[in-house]
Amino acid sequence: MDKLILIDGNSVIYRAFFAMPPLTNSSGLHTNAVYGFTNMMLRLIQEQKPTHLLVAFDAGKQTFRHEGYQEYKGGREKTPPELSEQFPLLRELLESFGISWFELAGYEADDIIGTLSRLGEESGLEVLVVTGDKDMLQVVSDKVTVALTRKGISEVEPYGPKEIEEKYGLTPLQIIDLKGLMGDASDNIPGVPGIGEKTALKLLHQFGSVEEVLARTDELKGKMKENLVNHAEDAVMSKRLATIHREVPIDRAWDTMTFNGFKEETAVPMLRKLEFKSLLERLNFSGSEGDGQADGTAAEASQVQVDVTIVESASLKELEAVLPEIAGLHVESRGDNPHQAELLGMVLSTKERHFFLQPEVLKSEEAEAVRAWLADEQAPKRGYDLHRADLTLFWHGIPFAGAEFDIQLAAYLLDPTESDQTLSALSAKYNLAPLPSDDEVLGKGAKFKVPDLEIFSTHLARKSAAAISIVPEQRAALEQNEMHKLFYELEMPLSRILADMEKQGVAVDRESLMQLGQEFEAQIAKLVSQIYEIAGIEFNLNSPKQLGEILFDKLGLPVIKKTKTGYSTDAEVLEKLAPYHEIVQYILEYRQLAKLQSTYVEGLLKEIRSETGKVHTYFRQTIAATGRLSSQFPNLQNIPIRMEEGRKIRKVFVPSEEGWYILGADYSQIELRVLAHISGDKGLQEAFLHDMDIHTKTAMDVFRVSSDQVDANMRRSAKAVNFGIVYGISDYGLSQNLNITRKEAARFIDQYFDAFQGVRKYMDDIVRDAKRDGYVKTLLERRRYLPEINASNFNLRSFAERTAMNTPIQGTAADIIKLAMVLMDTALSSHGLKSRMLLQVHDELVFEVPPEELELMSKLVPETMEKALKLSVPLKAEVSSGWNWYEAK
DNA sequence: CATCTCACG
DNA sequence: ACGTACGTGAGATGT
Repeated sequence: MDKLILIDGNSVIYRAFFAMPPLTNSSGLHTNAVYGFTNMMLRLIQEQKPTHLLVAFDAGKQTFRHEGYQEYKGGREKTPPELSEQFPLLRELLESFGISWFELAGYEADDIIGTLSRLGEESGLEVLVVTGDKDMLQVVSDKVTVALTRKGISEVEPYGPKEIEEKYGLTPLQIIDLKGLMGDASDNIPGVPGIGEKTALKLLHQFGSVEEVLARTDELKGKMKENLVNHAEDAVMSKRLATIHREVPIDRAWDTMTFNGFKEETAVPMLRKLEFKSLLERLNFSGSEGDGQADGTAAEASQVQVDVTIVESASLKELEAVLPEIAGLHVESRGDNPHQAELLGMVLSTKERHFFLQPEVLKSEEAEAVRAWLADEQAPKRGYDLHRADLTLFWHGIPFAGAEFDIQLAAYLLDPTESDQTLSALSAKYNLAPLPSDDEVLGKGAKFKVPDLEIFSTHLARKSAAAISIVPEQRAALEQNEMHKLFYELEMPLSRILADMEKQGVAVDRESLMQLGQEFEAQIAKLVSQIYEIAGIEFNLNSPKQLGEILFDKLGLPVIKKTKTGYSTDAEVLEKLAPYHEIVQYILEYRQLAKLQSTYVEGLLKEIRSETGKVHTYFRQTIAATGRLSSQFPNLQNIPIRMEEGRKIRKVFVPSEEGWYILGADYSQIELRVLAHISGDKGLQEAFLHDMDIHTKTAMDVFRVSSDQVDANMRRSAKAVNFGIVYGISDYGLSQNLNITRKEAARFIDQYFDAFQGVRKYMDDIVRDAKRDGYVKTLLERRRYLPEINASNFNLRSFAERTAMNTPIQGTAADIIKLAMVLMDTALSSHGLKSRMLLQVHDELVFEVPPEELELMSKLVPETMEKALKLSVPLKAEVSSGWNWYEAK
């Protein structure tokens, strides 16, 4: 049967733009959106083999929808210029390929597609619509399928009537009613306030349509009923706006949309001009041409075929024979916390074959040689998230060593802000055969189920195969970005060090923690009864909503700040309310203690492993956009220290061996020292060369006074300014922090920049460079892309500008402490020390140390930290030790 | 599952 | 005029 594909050009190119990293050809032309679009379109053609193909575009600003509702699509951000310039490029590319496109004044691409899909269906064609817009689901029928782009655009998810029923419990036409009730912020369609997707679906399941809901509001109650009654007209109008017009006067015959391969003679020059080398190669246009296979349908895009052997005692020998040829592996586990994950299986792969091992086989006596290979530091391992693999295997008694290339870690360095780090997403990014996601094969949440061995082993083999294909691509990309040193000499070695620290764990004194909990409990109980008594009513103190009602409605305190759902009751607000009513102080104290109790006492107790009496945090190396680590299960990077009450929590973190010490060392002012170095500001450098109190020095220069004239308040202000500088300063942010007016804050900043002109120049330069390059980098070449740096939307742009100022500072500081960790790890083993590195808290390292090494370590640790990287100003680390983490201050 | 609040650097 | 300080993780509530 003939098949028609209709692509919503605007929707797809828009998504492509935001899904792809910035990309320009050598003449500076932005091409990322066109690349993403083309890539997706080619894949689609290969998979679907359409006989007819058309790309529809929106034309003009005004459409018939604006006639009834002028605000339609109002409040939308302006299209970024980097994208606008790609529209003509895309049209040119389509023409060069011989693919037809269409637009019509007054109509949106939606309506053109709606009409053509109806006409196609009526002419007996099978129709596939491709868009990122869920609204389009309303045109689905037995003959019309809508494929929605997913995370990024390289994957699409097809919807027929069955899928819509399964996902929403609705018919295609009811999608219009759904939008009528929900509205759509991006198109400025109001809908009914307070009704989101969940509520709208409930209503439609009960009543069937917007009209029926509105006619029967008497069957409803509460706020929802009120909203529906008051906004009935909005709902009806929203539904009308969301309805796709399927009677657009289009005068085009089907044969203008036929597709039977590309016009090579024009497509190739176009692809060359855009410098889409990988696409040229993929289409076989680059090498020997004219073999007649270059019609875009030659390659099968179906899932990759893998040769899998499910290893049993007998086939173990076969595997042993090829261990030296293992090119990649994949370890599968269940559970977020790798310290308690269940091991589900492992695949070891050569370039041709995949060997699947079930946990029992891997642990069996016969598999000794395989385990020896896994533990062999000299046998290089390549795969996805080897850090997690290491931990999972460790807790199942299987040592792992020799991680050489982790593709998750490489992907993070290549783009640390990419939210989808899955192997499926990486496969798509590198144009590999589509890899089904874990969610698809294994199910997610409660539906998680390990499938039949056949399916499961094939899935893992495909993952391993994908990893093997991705490695060389990433090696080249790292080289290209000059990040190979960062990767091979810093991040890869660090991942092993982190795993060691995590396995070691930190001992927690369970009894002391429980006793601390009892003390908190007593104080909390007292506070609660005092608060109830003063309020004259019992309520849920943990509910900001109920608390707000008490403070603002019942007691009539002034409203300082609102959240989007009601009154704000955060600490900042409560501080301001304290003078008005004695209850507020009690609430503040309650909040503080409740936090300590739930997060730190109860939360920490739950994480103590009974086998070890320790907590084993999981440091993640691929989360923070700046290059910092993060810590989970439990988070040991946010243990209280600022307030004495909370600081006591640190007393329960103790050495794991009798008589040992906890030793902590932290960098002093590392971020400002980094700033002094990269900005080259003479005054700032001078201050650190003389090891001055930096906030006092800042106060002297900003307020133009001598050191003995700096009072506490001036120093406090200077300190806030220094923080602001590091964060990417704004007068608004500083004014909030210091509780002063924006004007006063602006004056401070001005005076600061007058005093530290090198810093001003750095801030100007870094923002300018970021606008030019689309990214910023740290001293060790760590990158962060800033796609919004040229946005026309003030907020987005300002955010990106501050990020451009902050990331090189925070990121370089992260580079430095990571270097120090690698050096310390080496130093500990080369000195043959028993001391162990336990934790990293951004600018601090924590160790446990036997008494005989205390003196040595107290010198070695700060010295090593200070020499981690040579800057134009000295680095300074301060050390202290004690019986527990509290004492090590 | 989103929102608010709060702990850390 | 615009209206946020940078980077994280976790617990509790309420829809």
